[in-house]
Amino acid sequence: MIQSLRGMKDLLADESERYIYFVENCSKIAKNYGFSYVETPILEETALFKRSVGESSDIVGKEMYQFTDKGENDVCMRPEGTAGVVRAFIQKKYDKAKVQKKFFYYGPMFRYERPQKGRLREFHQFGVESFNQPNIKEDAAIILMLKEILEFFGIGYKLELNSLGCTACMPPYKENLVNFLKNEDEICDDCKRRRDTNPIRVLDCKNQNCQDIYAKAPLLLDNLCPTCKGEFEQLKNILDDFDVNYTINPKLVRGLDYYNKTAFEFVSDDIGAQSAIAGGGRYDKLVEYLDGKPTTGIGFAMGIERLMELIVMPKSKREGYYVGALCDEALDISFKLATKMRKNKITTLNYDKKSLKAHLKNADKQNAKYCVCIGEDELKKDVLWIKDLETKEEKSITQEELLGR
RNA sequence: GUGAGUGUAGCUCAGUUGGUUAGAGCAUCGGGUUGUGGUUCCGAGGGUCGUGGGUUCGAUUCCCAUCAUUCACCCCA
Repeated sequence: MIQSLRGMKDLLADESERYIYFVENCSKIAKNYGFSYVETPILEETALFKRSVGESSDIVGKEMYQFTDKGENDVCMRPEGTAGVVRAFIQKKYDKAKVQKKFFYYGPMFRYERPQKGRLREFHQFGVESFNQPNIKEDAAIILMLKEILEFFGIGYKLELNSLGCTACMPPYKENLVNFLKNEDEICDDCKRRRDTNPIRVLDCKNQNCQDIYAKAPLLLDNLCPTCKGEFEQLKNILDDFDVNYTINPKLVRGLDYYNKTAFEFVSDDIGAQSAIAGGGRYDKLVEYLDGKPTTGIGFAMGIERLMELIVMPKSKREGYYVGALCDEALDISFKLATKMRKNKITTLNYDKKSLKAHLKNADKQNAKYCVCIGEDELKKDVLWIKDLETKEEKSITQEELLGR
């Protein structure tokens, strides 16, 4: 038997319904905030991710589905959504037009990792990106929108917040941190590697021994430039105004290299070790990294699979019609009837002659609201028997009456 | 990439201290005399006990390998 590849799952039945429900309602909320849908290709040039996400990140370093296509191009399946949207923004020359743009997207992402709870090789993200809106209020708006989405679905969360600074305050801080790390030989091998490639990521290390050492490390939050510091204060004030609960986590470092200033992460305690349900932040230099004109950006992405099991679905109601025949003569007639009904009604047809009892059972199981049956009696009088499965009311009506309902 | 756990019916799982026809619940299908569901009662079908090898008179059970899967590390959404 051929089965799906490791870490790749089919989406069907209950799950596909949840997926559609989730994506539709997220889209609705995003549109209210002025975002419009964008869809970018799943396959992109590998260089796009190397230059945006960063070669020092694990995502690019060891998790990409990368290969050479038949035209000898170095390509890969997108491991995240932001890079593609930024590329599209630049390609459309929106950077030169200096226009504000807000996009939302959703779809599959691919990372070659060892699967576990909440971590698939093909997974889905819903995300948004807002370009050319440097105002800190946009940061707040995006966090408020994310909060609204999670609350809509009844999902509990905790919000962690940090500022990663800008080109004015980050470089001196980084130097500061590297100097601190040089004197620490007890840190783990991973951290020693990070010290050279991407020093701020050591703060994120899960190793307890390292964390004990970093308790004394300098924090960027204490070394922000006046602008960043002021904006961060503003952001906190707005969130306080809107009763958003958050905790400041000065060691929150996003795993993608392009972030600066505002960085945030929504986490859940209810879904296992992979607890990050959404993450995002500002990336004011990314458009330039990808050869665009200076354009600020901010966005977030949510892991749909991680959220799916937390979603409280509205309970499904009975809907539609079930059509069945009670005698052989009615089989063709019921097929014609069902075909007409399907112009404007949800209709399931049973192709076999069955007892009334069997049809009612089927109709009930399929959660239909009405059960329509045709038997000898109905054929004689040229009518249909219909029963409302909720009210139990039943009557005979003509085809025209049914089709006109 | 590292570690641990699990593979028995469509699903959830029992079970065999190694022995002849491997069980249950749910699901499916049929029936409980005339055409009435979601709650009942009766019955039926469905398994080469993940795959390959080894030990043994005999393996679904013990051993090894392999594949799949789950969880955790790591990483991140």
